[in-house]
Amino acid sequence: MNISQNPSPNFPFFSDENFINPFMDNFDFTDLIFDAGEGGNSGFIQEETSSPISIVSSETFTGESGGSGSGITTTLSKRESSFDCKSRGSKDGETKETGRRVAFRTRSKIDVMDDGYKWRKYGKKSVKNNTNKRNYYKCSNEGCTVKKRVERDGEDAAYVITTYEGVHNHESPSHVYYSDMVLSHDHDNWNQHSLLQAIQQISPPY
DNA sequence: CGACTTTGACCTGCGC
DNA sequence: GCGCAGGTCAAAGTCG
Repeated sequence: MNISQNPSPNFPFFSDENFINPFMDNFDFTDLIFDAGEGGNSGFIQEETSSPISIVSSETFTGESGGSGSGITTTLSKRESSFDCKSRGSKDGETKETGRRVAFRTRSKIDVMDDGYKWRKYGKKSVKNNTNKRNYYKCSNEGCTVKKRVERDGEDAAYVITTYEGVHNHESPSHVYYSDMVLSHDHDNWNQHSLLQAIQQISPPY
């Protein structure tokens, strides 16, 4: 059940061709909710909006290679705007920004996508307006404080909302491999490519 | 035996 | 100030 326990953490659809077809059948990179965080524009998608987070539909995004602000901006629901909340629960009352925050919604039968990093689950919580539980993960790499939240969309359980918070301070085991794949395979499915780009925004290449 | 998940309790911020 | 909701902790259980 737990993909993050995969001894060879990787995106299934990039790590093993045997996984590509079955997984893609279940996968639809639908919305990217992007927050550049304190570092400002990271060059991926940045739009002028009252909210620091934007949702850009993959249709527009993929059509505008490099998306320069002409994407569809959606007003976030109250629930989604909570992504911008500062970290709570700091024992010393310290308010801390953990850095970049990237959230995206995918249509997937798989709850937790293996993104190439090793995650350790530290919490599970039922949230308001969502009958499904929200799962909390931390990057299990020593010294890495990146967190991930995974929940089923309360309005459409076919969608999974994944939120990454922070920047990995280490290399993804799959990073090099993925780069090779992008160069050597002319993927028609830009959704996959877009997702990886999004994730790599919080995992700068080494 | 170590790494991981589960789950209830606890903490904190926010709105009323 | 109080209650609610979200986020985190940590002990116990599970698994390989």
